Amino acid sequence: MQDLQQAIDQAIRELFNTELHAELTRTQEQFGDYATNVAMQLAGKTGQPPREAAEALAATLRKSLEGQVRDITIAGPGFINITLGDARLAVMAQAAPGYQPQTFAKQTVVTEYSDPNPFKILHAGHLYTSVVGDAISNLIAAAGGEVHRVNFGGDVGLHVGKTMWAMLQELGGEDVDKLQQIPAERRSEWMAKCYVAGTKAYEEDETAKDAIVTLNKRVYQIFADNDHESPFAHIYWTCRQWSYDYFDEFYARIGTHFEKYYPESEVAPLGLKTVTEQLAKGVYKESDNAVVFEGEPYGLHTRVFINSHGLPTYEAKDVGLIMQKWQDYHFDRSVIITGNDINEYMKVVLKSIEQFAPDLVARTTHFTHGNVKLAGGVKMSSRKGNILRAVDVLEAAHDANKAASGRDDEQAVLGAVKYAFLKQRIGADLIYDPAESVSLEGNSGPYLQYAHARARSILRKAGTTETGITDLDPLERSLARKISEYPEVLDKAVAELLPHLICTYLYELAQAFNRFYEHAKVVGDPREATRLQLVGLYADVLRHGLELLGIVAPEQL
RNA sequence: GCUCCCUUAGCUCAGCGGAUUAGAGCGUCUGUCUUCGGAACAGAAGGUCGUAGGUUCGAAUCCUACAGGGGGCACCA
Repeated sequence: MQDLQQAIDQAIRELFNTELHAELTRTQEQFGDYATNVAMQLAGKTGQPPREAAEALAATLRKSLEGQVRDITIAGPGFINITLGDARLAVMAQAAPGYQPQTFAKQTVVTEYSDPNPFKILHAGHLYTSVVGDAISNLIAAAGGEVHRVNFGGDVGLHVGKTMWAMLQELGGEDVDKLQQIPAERRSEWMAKCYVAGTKAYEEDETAKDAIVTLNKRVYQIFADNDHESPFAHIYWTCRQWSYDYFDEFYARIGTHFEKYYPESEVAPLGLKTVTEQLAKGVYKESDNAVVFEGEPYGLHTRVFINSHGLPTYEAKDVGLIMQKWQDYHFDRSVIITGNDINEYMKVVLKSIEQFAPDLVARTTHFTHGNVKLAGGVKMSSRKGNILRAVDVLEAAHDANKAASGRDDEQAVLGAVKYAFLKQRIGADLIYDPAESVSLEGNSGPYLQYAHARARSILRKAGTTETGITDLDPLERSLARKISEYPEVLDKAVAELLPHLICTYLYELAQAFNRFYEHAKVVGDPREATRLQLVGLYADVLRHGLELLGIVAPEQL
C-alpha cells in the first residue's frame, strides 16, 4: 500500500509540481480496492477542476503502476479508484497473517490496568478494564513493544480503615485466631461484606467514623513501624494477602497476568516525598493545613494531595506511582486504563506532575472506559453494596451459554464475554447482554470461534498443499481482498490502541469467508490448491486477531 | 452554579471530513440450496444521524448555542 501512495505522491509532484500526500482508503468492492480524494485537494490548491486533475493523475498512474494495477477509474466529484491486479492482491493476502507492525519497536511500554483495591471485591468494571487492558497490551506487544503489565491497588487508605473497622466488629476485637477460622472459600466474600458494613457505618455513625479514621492512621503506622507482630498488624497482613490470592486466582481464570503489583503503601512514601519537594518549589500549595494543587489556571479544579493529617491522599499516591514506574522502567510510553469517573481527577494529577516532570506526562496516555451495566439497567457501586461482581458477569454468561448450547465451556464463555466487551469502542458505558454475548449467531465471540474451528476442519480434511497463488477467480478474489486488509486494520488498531477495530474486521472477514464458502467448493474442486491456501490464510488471520483480543481460537469444537 | 463526556434504525453498536441507497448484529417478514461443520447465503421493512444555526466544493463526522442523559467539582478512591 505504501508503494501505491508513493507512486501517487510522485505523480502529483511531476504533474502539479507540488507536495501533497495521498491518503489511500479502502473502498467498497464495487468501486475497486483503494480510493483517494487527492484530486479534490489538488483542485483546492491549483484551481483546476477536480475531475481534470483526477484524469491526469489516473493517466500517469496507469503507466507507473503497470502490472500492479488492473484498473484505475474516476468517479463522482473526482475520486480515483484503484483496482489491484490479482497477483498483487494474492501477494498481499499471503503476507497478511505474518504481518508485524513496527509502531512500538524497541520501545518499553508500561501498561497499568485493572487496579483493584485489596479489602474490596472485584466487580464487573474490573473485569471490563482487565479485558480491555489485556487486549491493548497485546496490541502493543504485537507491534514490537516490550510490554510490562502492572497493577495498582489501595492496600492503605480510608477504605481499608472501613473494612478493618467492620472486621474487628465481626471478630469482637483483634482476635487473630477467630480470623483464621474463616474458611478459604469464604474469605473474599467476608471481606466484601465488611467493607460494605464499614462504609455504611462511616456515613451514618459519627462514633464509628472517628474510629475508622483512627484505624486508617493505625494502618499507615503499621508501615511506618514495619509492624508484623501486633494482632492488628497480623490481621491487616493476613487479609491483604487473602485479597491478593483472590485477585491472582481471578486473573488466572480470565487469562491475564501482571508482572508487577504496586500496592499503594509502596508508592505512598515516594508520592509524599515528591509532593513535599514540589511544595517547596511552589508547584503544590498549602491550604487549610492540606497540600493542594490548584487546577483552576489550567481549566481544572483544585485537589488535595496531602490531607490535613499529613497523610497522602490518592492523588499523592498516584504521583508516587508514576514516579515509581519511571524509576523501574524508564518507559517510552506509559498507558493507564481506568474507568472514566476518574477522568477529571487524572487530569489534575497529570497536570501537577507536568509542572516538574513534563517528559513523563508527555509519554503517558490515560484511556478511560465507561461502566458495565447489565442489559435491563442494573448499575453498580461497590460503596453501596448492590454491586455487579466480576464473577456475576461470568456466571450469567455461563448460564446463558448452557441455555443456548447445552454445554458448559469456559473458553467459549470467556471468548463471549471478552468479545462482547471489546467489540465496542472504548469510552462509553457498556450494556452487557449475557444471552447475546454467548449467541452462536451474529457478531459474537462464539461465532468467530466457530468460524475458526470450521476453517481448521476443512484444512484437516484436505491435508496441506503449498503451491503459491497465481490467479484468482471472482469468489476467491473477494476473500483475498478482505484478508489483505488485515495489516492495515492492525496498523490502525495499534496506532490508536483501539481493539474494537480488530473485532469489526474479524467479523467482516468471517462474513466474507461465509460468502465465499457458500458458493465455492474447496475440497475436490479443480481450484482446490488455491482455495485451500485462502482458507488457511483466513484461518491464520482469524486466529491471530482473536489471540490479540485474548480469545482462544479453538481447532475444533 | 462551573466543568467534562454522551445523544446514529424497535434494541445494542460501527462509521468520526468525502461519493449513487448512512452500515452491522439482534428482533420482524420473505426467499435459496437434499448443507466440503447451515452456527450459512440472498432479500425486505425500519433512520430528516437529539434540535437550531455556522464553517466547507462537500458535514453523522468540525465550530457555536440549546435540549435530554451521565460523570466530576478539597482533605474518598
